[in-house]
Amino acid sequence: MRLVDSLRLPVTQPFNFRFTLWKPSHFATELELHSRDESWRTFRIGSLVCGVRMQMDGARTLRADVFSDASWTADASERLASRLTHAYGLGEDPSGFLALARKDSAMREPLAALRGMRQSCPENLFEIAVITLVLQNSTVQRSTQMMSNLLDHYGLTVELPGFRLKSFFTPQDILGVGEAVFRARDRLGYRARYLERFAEFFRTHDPDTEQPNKADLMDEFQMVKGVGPYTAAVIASHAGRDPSAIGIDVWNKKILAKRFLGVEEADASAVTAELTARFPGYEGTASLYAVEYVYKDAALAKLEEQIPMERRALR
DNA sequence: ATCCAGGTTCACA
DNA sequence: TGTGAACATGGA
Repeated sequence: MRLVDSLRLPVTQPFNFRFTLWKPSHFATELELHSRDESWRTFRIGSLVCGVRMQMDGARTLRADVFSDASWTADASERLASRLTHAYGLGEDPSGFLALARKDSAMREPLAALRGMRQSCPENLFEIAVITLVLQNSTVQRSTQMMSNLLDHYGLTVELPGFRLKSFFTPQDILGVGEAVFRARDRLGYRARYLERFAEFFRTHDPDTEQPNKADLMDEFQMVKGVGPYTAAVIASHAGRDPSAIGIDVWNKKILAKRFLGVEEADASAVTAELTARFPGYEGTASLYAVEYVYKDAALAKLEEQIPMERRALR
């Protein structure tokens, strides 16, 4: 892969590059690599694949250098620009959430530490659905293992200057693999039954252009086996960028109960009711800040450790 | 060993 | 509508 394109994307203020493109709480995949002021990530644009280096060019412009091969086109360039703008909410106005959050003392520290952070979803609809599938009822370690297996077996390897990343697979890439193989080879457990159903759904619904905030699409997607309320809410919140949507699970429920109710455990209904009372319309954004704040310092230390190695690799 | 993970399905009140 | 067991796997 060689440098084929360079995009300049405008961003509204305030914008936190580091905690928007890299989320401290997310489990690591080999799809991306981050240092203090740069992020690398692969994308599938239709059948094309590319690696993108992203960094700020001043406070108001995100620069994206694209590495791909001779098949890269002007159309792909436009689609990538649109994908990145949507993935990181570059054009969003954060003032609605900020007005509520500034008045809430429980939000003071997260807001200060993560100022300008936005929801991020570099994945398209199919990809984020796969991520939530491997998250279901499993430890982060096992999610990481399942994801790594899938990327190794069905994704591509992208050669970048001095290092390599993996790319996601497309729905077509896994059609016909079969439940038995997903179970035995990829260690998906009972999730093996569901993965191919996901691919079938997105064979007829373009995961790059369908709008997940359309209620009928999400209703239809929830008919797919393996897609329940949690998965649907994560997609609405992440890919759909609905600031009010929130997927409650056993993990964030504990974090939210502690920060907003001051208790170790609480029912999901009590947590969501509290969030709605305090951040109406922005429950998901409030949750995002609360969760990332818990992980920020420990994860940042790990990121710092990686920098010397990455710097060598990137030369 | 036994429990349980960043859930969902299915059966049965 | 609501509750509870079963579901694969692997680490604690």
